[in-house]
Amino acid sequence: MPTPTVENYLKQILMVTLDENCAKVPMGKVASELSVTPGTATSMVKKMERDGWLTYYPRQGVALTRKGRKVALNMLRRHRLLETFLVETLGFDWSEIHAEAEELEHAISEKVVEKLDLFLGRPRYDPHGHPIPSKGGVIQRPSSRTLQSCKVGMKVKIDSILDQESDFLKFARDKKLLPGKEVVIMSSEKVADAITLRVGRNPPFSLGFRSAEKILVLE
Amino acid sequence: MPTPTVENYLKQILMVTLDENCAKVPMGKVASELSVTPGTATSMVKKMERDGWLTYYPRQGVALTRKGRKVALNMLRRHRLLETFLVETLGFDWSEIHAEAEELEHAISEKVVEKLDLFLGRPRYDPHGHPIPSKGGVIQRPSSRTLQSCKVGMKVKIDSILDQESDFLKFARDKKLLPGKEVVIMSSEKVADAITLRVGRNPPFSLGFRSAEKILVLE
DNA sequence: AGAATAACTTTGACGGCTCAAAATCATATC
DNA sequence: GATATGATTTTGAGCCGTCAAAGTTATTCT
Repeated sequence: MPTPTVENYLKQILMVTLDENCAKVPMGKVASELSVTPGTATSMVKKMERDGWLTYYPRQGVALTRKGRKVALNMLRRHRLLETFLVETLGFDWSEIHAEAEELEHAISEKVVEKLDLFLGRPRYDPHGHPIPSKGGVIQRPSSRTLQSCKVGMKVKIDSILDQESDFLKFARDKKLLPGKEVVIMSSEKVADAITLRVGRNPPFSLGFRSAEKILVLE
Repeated sequence: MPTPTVENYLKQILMVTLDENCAKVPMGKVASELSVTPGTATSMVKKMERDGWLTYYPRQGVALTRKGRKVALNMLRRHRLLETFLVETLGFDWSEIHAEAEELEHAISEKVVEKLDLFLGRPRYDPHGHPIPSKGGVIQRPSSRTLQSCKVGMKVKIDSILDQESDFLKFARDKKLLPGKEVVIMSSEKVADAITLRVGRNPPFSLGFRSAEKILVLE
């Protein structure tokens, strides 16, 4: 059985893997992702290899084993189900739930996860729009969709920009609206025909539906 | 800020205090209550005294400080609210929730406790019939009531037996139905005029409403 | 009182997780 | 190719919570 700390390492490593689509996660990333010093990450990772959670390629990075991936997916499932619960049932705002779920995901038992899933109506997406892994550990691969089609609160990753107009491209670069960046949908008003979003920690700005249609994102 | 372990010590010590109505909880009790060796309890308690959670009277026992009692009451509140949630909302049976709540009570934030309380309609009692401390840390003192008036699922403590008939008293002694014992109400059928209960881990047995009326319990 | 027993405390050790700082290795640069 | 820069690993240390086992103090029993 993994300790809560191991669960955290596993989940975080999985998320980077999913995010960057790369096989090995470098140690620096592991350390920063978990907010520990590089030395801590190294020693922790060695123990985790000893226990079969991952394979450690010195000076290159780590990759989850099947066993580690299974646990990591389960943590992701718990996290996202809890986030859904906090928003849907308890009425939290989607912006304030991450840390909460982060704590609860280690304390909740498998039985409670199951009941919660049932109670929530077996949701497929969490309030950020991220897919919730199934009980069996299957997660939907992020699919491309247009920015315009995103719902408020979703956190998505820019895939590509279809427009070739240099003016628009310049605007996009200015706003840091670049492939790979994380974007949060702040509002999306049909009547106003505009969608407001925020790239990373930069100030929010708006886009007309016309433009938003030309931006492909990964959910 | 107390660690989860400290929170557990505090809660458990409070529960014994409440239960036995005694000022100092002996170390043996602390150790058994927390399932640790006596030595562990001693060293832990010393650290807790150092941090102001309780006062330690060597070879006599411990008593919570005001600061410790405050945290302990809060833990009790969390525990009982969570038990209520698990039964009322997720549909667990009252017999299987204790361990679940025990884990969750340390992971849940004050904000979530508050929302949960609201969502549950600010309940006063948990599924076992135990009073839930208020946000401010006020707990209703257990009040005497007749066994007959208890609801299914309640866990109460025998206060006294009013009947003086030696036959009944003998029966009661036989069934371990004695003052101080914990009793769980298994069923209570108005039509059948009978109530089934279980004392500690002994086999359950039934009592007619007539007899149940003559037994005073503390909730 | 004296002995046996029960309750409690001390001691030494360990595993988990963490840090700071020094040492090493890899890479990019000139 | 030599060197500077950045990433990674090693080393030594500390805190938390725990145990086993040995030592101490109280209590109870005859």
